[in-house]
Amino acid sequence: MAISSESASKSSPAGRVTLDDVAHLAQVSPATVSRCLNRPESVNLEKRTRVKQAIQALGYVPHGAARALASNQSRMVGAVFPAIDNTLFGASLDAFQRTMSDADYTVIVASSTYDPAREKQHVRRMLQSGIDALMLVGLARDDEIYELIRAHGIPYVTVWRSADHQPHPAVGFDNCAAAEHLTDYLFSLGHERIAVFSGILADNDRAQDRLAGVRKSYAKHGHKLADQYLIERPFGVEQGREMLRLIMSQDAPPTAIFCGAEPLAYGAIFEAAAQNIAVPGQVSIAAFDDTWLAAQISPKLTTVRTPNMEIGEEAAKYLIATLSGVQPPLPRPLETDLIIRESTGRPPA
Amino acid sequence: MAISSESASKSSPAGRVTLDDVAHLAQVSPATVSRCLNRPESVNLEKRTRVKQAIQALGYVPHGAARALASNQSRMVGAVFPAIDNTLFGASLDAFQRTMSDADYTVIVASSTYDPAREKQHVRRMLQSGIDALMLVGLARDDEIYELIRAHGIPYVTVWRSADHQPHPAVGFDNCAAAEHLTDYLFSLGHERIAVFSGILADNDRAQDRLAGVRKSYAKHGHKLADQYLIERPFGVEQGREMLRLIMSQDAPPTAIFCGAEPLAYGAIFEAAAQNIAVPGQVSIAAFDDTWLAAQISPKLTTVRTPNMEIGEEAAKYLIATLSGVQPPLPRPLETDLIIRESTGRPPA
DNA sequence: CTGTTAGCGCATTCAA
DNA sequence: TTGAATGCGCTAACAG
Repeated sequence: MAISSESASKSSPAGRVTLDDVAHLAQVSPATVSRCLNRPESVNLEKRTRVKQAIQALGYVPHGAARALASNQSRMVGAVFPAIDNTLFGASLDAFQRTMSDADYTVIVASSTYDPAREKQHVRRMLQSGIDALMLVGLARDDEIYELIRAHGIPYVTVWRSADHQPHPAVGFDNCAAAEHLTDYLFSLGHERIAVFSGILADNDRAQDRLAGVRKSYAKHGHKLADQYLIERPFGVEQGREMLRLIMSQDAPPTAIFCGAEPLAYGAIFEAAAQNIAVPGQVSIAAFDDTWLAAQISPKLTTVRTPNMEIGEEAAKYLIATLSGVQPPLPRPLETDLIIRESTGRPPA
Repeated sequence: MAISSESASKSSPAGRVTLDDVAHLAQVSPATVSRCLNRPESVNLEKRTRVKQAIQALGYVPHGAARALASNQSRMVGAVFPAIDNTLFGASLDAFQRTMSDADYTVIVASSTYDPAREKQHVRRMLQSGIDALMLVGLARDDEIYELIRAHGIPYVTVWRSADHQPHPAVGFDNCAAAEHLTDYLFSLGHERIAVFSGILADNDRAQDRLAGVRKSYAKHGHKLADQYLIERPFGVEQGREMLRLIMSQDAPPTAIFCGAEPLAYGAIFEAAAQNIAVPGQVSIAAFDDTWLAAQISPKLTTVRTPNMEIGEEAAKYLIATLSGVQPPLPRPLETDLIIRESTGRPPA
């Protein structure tokens, strides 16, 4: 009997085509159909093709929830970012999603908007949705969240920060060292009054690390970051502009500015242009991220290249490996590069 | 008997705390616990609080898959974008996700990278994951996809394009009209040689619409878009730079350039600066999107503001309404605004 | 308002 | 290699 016709009589009442329907049509047991789906090689070739045909003919699509319930895994993974509307995390998300997709996982995303409460809520919801693994940005958060995750017994990674001595697996880079290096470079140029434009520090360990790096460099050079040289604002160009206005109207304006993230640097550069403040002639500007604009803007931005895509991809790979049983080694810290371009130079005489 | 202690004897073997465990502890039937979760008001206050305490004490988290299986809805929705690593779709995704999250839905995303085959694959996977609704960008795609969706009986929206006479619900704006309007403006300035920098047109109905709008305006003014004035490249700054080089080295270079998306315009502006081509003195540049950079770059970009966030939010609202039983009216086309800034002016004499 | 009874669609024992 | 039986954790009738 040839298998054909989409309207092959379904045994089920009406709605859905189930695995049982396929089994009927293919004249095998439901268990066999299940095997065809999960470990095809364990099924006789003849039956296997019969089942395949039946699936085709009926347009059968497995029911994810039923599968998840029976097998205790959903092939879904979660990812919570502080934001998903910018190219920074966008690149990570994209890479994460693509890598997961290639491994036949589906990804659930959410944005915490840098709010720990929202993050916790999203983690809760995702756990409840039955994710098999989870990606989180940064390490610093309520222990309750980690306990929740552990209670569900699923693997997770934190990203965007390396963590040699941390209890949590981390895919990322050493923000502190990178910031220190960049600041060292500024000192080496002859700067001594280096201001810091930072994102909001509370609940943002990456930003805190970077600030720590600056401080370390300061100390190494026998100086100390003056309070009035540290400004903290949400990430955004407008904030960068505002910060530049504030800092340059001080009695002793800095000769260089370290920006914790690129939008702040762009804002600073645009505002400097608007005010006829020469960059780097009068003030040098350096930042973090190496977004697409960095090399296009004038002056071209000196910045730390941060492995955004790699992070997403490596985090995904780590989780995939863990899920498939192999315990991968803890990911090694990723590299950053200081990219020197035009926005930094010697301090004015 | 006071309810307490996290280690209250669980009836289940070991792993998971189930609804039945809660029922035991609270001395009610499983059904009552279920009701507490889904329609609390239908449960006696006393029992309700007892159940709540038990849930707390046990740290109970409902099992999404089991719920989905029994109730035939997963409270997950899918969204497939052509890309998710830029601020354009990022803003939409963010708004979509936030709106969904507020309505207690979880969102699954994927990027098709402008590839129809990948899109189909993602839709398949999402359907299989059991999404309750789906968001897709644009209308033009294989009918097979629409049939797949219909077979699953779930609601969907298309976005980024309005569709008065289309068979599919759409949340978006009229790309053609907006492009026509922008081109009209260019003509009104005195331009007659207007080039078009477009994204890849194949499989991108938004880009096609915009081109059609330009052509319409051309026709209205008694002209015709010359073939050599139309260049097609993937979206990206580098491509914009390349396109500018190409177009300005022609025998009769255009006096204005219509860019189908902002990255192309930025590239064009940067390249023009590099080549000492005055904008808008020698060539005017206009675009679509009104991304954050548009108002910051020099010259400030004349562009069509496109309701990116609104699209995400309205699409989510439409789906939420549909899912909750009310059949919302088909969304009306969203507004766009022509924002005239500095990058456009009269053609050179 | 509450408890009892049945599955939802599938994966997975275990025998054969 | 295959089939029959069982249960994953929950919701949805239905009675009471």
